[in-house]
Amino acid sequence: MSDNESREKLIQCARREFTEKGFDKASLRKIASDAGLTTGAVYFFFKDKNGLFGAVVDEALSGFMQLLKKHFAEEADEDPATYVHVKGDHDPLAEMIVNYLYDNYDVMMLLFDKAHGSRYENVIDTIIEMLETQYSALAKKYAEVTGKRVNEYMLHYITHMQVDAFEHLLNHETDREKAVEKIKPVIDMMITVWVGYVIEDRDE
Amino acid sequence: MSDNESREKLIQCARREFTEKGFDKASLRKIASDAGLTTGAVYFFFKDKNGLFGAVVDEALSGFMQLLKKHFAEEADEDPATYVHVKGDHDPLAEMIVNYLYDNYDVMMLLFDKAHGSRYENVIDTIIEMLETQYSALAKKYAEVTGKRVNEYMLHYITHMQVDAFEHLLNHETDREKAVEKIKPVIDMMITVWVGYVIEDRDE
Amino acid sequence: MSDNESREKLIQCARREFTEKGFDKASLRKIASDAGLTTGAVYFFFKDKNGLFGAVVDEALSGFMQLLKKHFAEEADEDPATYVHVKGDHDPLAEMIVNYLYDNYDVMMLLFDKAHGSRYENVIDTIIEMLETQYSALAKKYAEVTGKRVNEYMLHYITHMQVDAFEHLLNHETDREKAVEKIKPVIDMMITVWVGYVIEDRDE
Amino acid sequence: MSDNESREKLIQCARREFTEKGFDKASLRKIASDAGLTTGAVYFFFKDKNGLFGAVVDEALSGFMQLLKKHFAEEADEDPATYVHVKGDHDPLAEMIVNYLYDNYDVMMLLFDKAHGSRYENVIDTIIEMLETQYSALAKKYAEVTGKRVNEYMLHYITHMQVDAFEHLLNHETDREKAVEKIKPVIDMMITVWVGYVIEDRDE
DNA sequence: TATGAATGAGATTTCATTCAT
DNA sequence: CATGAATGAAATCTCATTCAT
Repeated sequence: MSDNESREKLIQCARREFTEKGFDKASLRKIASDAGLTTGAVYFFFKDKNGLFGAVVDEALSGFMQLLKKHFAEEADEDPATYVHVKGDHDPLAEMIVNYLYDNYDVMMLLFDKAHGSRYENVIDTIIEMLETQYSALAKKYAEVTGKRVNEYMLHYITHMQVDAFEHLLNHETDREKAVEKIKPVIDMMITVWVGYVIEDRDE
Repeated sequence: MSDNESREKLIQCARREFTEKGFDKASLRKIASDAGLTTGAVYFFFKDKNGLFGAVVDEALSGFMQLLKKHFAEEADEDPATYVHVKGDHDPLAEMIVNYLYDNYDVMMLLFDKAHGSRYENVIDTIIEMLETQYSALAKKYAEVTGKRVNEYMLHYITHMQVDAFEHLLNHETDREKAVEKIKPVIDMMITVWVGYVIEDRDE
Repeated sequence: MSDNESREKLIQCARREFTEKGFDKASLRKIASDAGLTTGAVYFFFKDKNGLFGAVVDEALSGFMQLLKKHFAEEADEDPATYVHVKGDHDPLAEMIVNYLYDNYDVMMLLFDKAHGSRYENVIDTIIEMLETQYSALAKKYAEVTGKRVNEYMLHYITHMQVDAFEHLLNHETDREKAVEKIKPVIDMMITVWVGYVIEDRDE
Repeated sequence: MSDNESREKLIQCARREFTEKGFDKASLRKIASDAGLTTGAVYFFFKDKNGLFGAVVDEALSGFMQLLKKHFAEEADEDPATYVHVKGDHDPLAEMIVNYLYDNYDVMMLLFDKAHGSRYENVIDTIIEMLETQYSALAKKYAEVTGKRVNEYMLHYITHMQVDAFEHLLNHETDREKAVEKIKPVIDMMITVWVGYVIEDRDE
């Protein structure tokens, strides 16, 4: 077998096996033999089990991270003094994210639910941390302008909720169109909460 | 060693091992030898690995389920026509739950975070389902009275988030007093969301 | 199979395999299957490969160490001021050591030549260090009395030579009686060297 | 890369890897990749792992053998009837050998300590055998002249010890100058032993 | 002059589970 | 009430070597 045929086949069989059993219980033997190869071959193409998992997952993951970062670059330009939440104003963003998620359905499920034991097992925490850092800056700006203050725990929890919202969606709705419609009110709700609970009155 | 002594020791050592390594990676050999016994003894007292896990976990779990059910029996008696959300009105409930959780800290952590691979790995989903059933009935009553309608997906998601809120708390705050204070605004927020987003206007 | 039968069989097969292939290349699979058992059984009886090697070797080794220590306890009582080397005066000691070595022929060969990769791979260095410590004290006493000084490097090297002498004997002479006769002049020679080269004139 | 360039690089990287891990545990993959090549390349330039080890080692080894042989050609010309051991009379020889050893430090270490598993694992025995043959002839001449006899076992053992002396030196003294000074009394001592114990009185 | 792909055999270790005693 | 012995299956990983191109 030449070119990248074997490598691709390995990745493809790995995706299936990881999806079925999760990182820990996935068997390299099975992956290899499904691909018509031996375990040794896996170690020719990849450093180890984690390396193989990475090959399945890396591209989609870094794409996702970039998507989130790009969004924040834009959001950071907004003026908190004049921003007023209008229902539906974040729909395009929600749609973008949902679309990305469903374009990479298998892999995102892998990362969210099946990565336990792998070097990616804390990927969600990483995402949350990144978001939180950005949100925290945003919140401070907003609090300053409005003379209110930031509830840091609520901020952290809401960030968590937000990420969970997408993970939850992926797990419960396979149809992309329906997913988009379902997530919209959730995002709206979240922004309301953001404005009302993350930014709280000083006397509370 | 008398009957109960060994059994209790086994359970106690199992709790430690499961907590450290999670269900899957916990070693029965180690549990047994920590307890000064052999693996065979485990199979005398318990059916298998899952059975041992159950012995560690069952009591606290069913207590928790009953706590939730009792709460709902009371809540169901409320008249949705006259209920108005007042900040802090659910604080006693939140406190009860948090107290229960922290009274059974180790075991609840086990159930929430370390049960992967065991017969309890979906215990959170079970709890969510139960809550959802109850919430759904409540929501329908409320919607009927107010002439609005129920957003079922939002209901499901919020229920999920509510359970997550407690799991999250357990993971991030070891001090019980602080935990109580932290969860209160979260619960308030949730009820607001409930009233405003789970029960939505008909024309949405 | 009951009692210690299996354990003993395992040790016996391990001795053969280690002797044939050395620690590193010895195969646990082969040892187990030679003993009519599975590899798992090895791990029931022993901690790991090193543990099994230890089971083969430990008793004879610690006996040897004790033999050497006992000898030194006696030697240390000698008065260096009055000691004069007489040919053959160390024959009984030599004989004792040779006898011990040949009583434990297989195991001593294992330790001296086949332990590479195991936790015993430096056992000879350990022996040399122990001897050197004792010899060094002896030499200082002797040097003080005679007004000469100790050549530390020569001391170290001679100690090494001495240990090698026995290792060499084991490797080249299988007959115990002949071994005893061969080692005697070597020991005599060594003591001469000791007196003449380890303890050297101050102006050298 | 030109023919010799790759070959040389391979040899150089092999020297490092063999030195670090010993023959057995050295990895051809690593050697090749350190050299910027693939394992296949190793098999283009060398027959196999042993062949590569040989390429690292052969030149210095045969140089060493020739050095020893040349020395003996000279020594054999001496007249045993008139030879009297004078302290320091072998210093130039010792210096020559030490110099050669330290000029080829890495490779000699490889041969003495790291060749286990390779076709050179008995190289020291080969050297000893060669020396022994020569020494035996010398000893017989000397014994004849003096009317004494040869203790063959002592001869063998001393030859062994002599080789060990150099191996030991290499292992314990990295500084060449100091090494020269340390080996001199050892060589003196050895000749004394030679004259007094290898050649022994008939009635012993 | 090399590469890249792949094999096939092997290594040690770990584990839940069983069962006669 | 519990032990002690053992299985059998699986796991990841490493390696020297081969060979078509």
